[in-house]
Amino acid sequence: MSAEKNLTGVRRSRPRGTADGKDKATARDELRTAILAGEYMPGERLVEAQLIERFGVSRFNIRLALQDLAGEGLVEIQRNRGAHVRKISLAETIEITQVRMVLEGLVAAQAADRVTEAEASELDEIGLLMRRAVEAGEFRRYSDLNQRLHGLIRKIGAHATADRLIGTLRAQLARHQFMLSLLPGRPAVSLPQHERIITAIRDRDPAAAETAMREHIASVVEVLRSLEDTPAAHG
Amino acid sequence: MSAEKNLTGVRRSRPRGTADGKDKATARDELRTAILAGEYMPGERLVEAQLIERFGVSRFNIRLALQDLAGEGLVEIQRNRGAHVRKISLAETIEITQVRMVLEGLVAAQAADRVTEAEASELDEIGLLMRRAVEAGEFRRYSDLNQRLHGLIRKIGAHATADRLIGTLRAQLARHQFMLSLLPGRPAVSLPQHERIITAIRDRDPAAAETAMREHIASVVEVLRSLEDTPAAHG
DNA sequence: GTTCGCACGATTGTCAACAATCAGTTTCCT
DNA sequence: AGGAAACTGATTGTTGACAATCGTGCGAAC
Repeated sequence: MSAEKNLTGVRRSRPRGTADGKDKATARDELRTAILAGEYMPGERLVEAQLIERFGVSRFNIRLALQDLAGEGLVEIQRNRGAHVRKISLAETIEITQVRMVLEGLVAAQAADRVTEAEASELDEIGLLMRRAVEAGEFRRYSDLNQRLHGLIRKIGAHATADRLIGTLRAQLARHQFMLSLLPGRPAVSLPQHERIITAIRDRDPAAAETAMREHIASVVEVLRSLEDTPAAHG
Repeated sequence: MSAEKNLTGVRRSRPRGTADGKDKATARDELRTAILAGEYMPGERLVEAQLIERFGVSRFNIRLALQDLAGEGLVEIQRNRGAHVRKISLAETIEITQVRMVLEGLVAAQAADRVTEAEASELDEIGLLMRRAVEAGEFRRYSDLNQRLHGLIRKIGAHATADRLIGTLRAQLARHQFMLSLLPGRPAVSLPQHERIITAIRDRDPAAAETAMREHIASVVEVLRSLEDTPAAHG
């Protein structure tokens, strides 16, 4: 048998399949998940040694992961001072949401151009579930459906460049995002907006889809602006 | 005398500012400039050893610089295969330009909200110079003014988040950008578009400013779409 | 009691050697 | 000859050690 041809190498761990680097990528993803889950609070220091211990990755890869997350705007690296979870001000939250508004508007318009019958049905179904969730007062479920709807629209729009940017922007807002949908009266306002978006895309009306999406997110911006005067809302 | 005092309080050679001390940031900036200047063609391999020799920076910093530029979408790093200048397809160029369209539209709208008298005059002046440049057939000058106009609008709009994204997107298109403004008949088409943008901002009309900016860049998208059928336009 | 300077510990930045991997070529067997 | 396994040179990935830097606590001078 040719068992011996193997003995020169230590076991090569076969970088399986799609193989983006294993270590750096996993470290980055796990750290991002941890930050988004709130395990590290904004402003908190990310000490390399601690991350090494927690994720079991070499310092080199931890460093690369931090570098990547800095590029995504999730952490901030100051020379000789290490990495912190980036703190995002309310003003910046508004800016980011504005950018999301125009990007998701673009994607919605393109989705209206490309939507198939099957996808239209899926949209309708989500719309129905949303209505039921609101009527039943299931806000958490509504929030999930909200994400699913936006995700489906992004899938239909198939705009890789916009998708990537929206993804990083959403990540930056992950914490605030959650807060918003729980504001009193919010679902009652946003449900009809969502339904308008769905209708426009189903009707293959790009302009209407973009307008509806923008109005929807613009109303979020308005809520954020109203918070600018009530500074207690930060925590 | 007390010579030993010196060894702790050693004078830092203050690599602080823009001294010739080559670090990661300078390496990154110089490499980016080189790529944008066309010294490395799309798809060309960026061998670390060569970059070390060219920029006189350690491999470590070269590596970090490449990593950064990968984050900006200028180079692509494949594991164990090194870094290449990222090739941007025509389809992707269209996507990027679409994103630029909505982002610069957003910035233009905000610029119309915030423009001061002095800035309005500056806009008018650029508009005048543009008209003269077109009439005189000075296309290169027109192209420069074009960039200056868009830059001024970004400055007036003061939308940090959108600005940053627009910057990286523009960098990705740097090569094509240049080509576009030299297409026959392009200035004649874009000049009135620019003038409409300027007028709308000067009149403090955000909606009109956004519309004008979007129409302007949409026409660029149309040109790009028309190229999709004439594959010879790639080189 | 306060302030300034200074050494110290903790943490990050950098480097050079080592290991792994890839692309191209050679060799060997059929 | 033809194709696959195996070498070779070049290039990239990773590790551990070392240097630079920052924040802090102690002590001396006033």
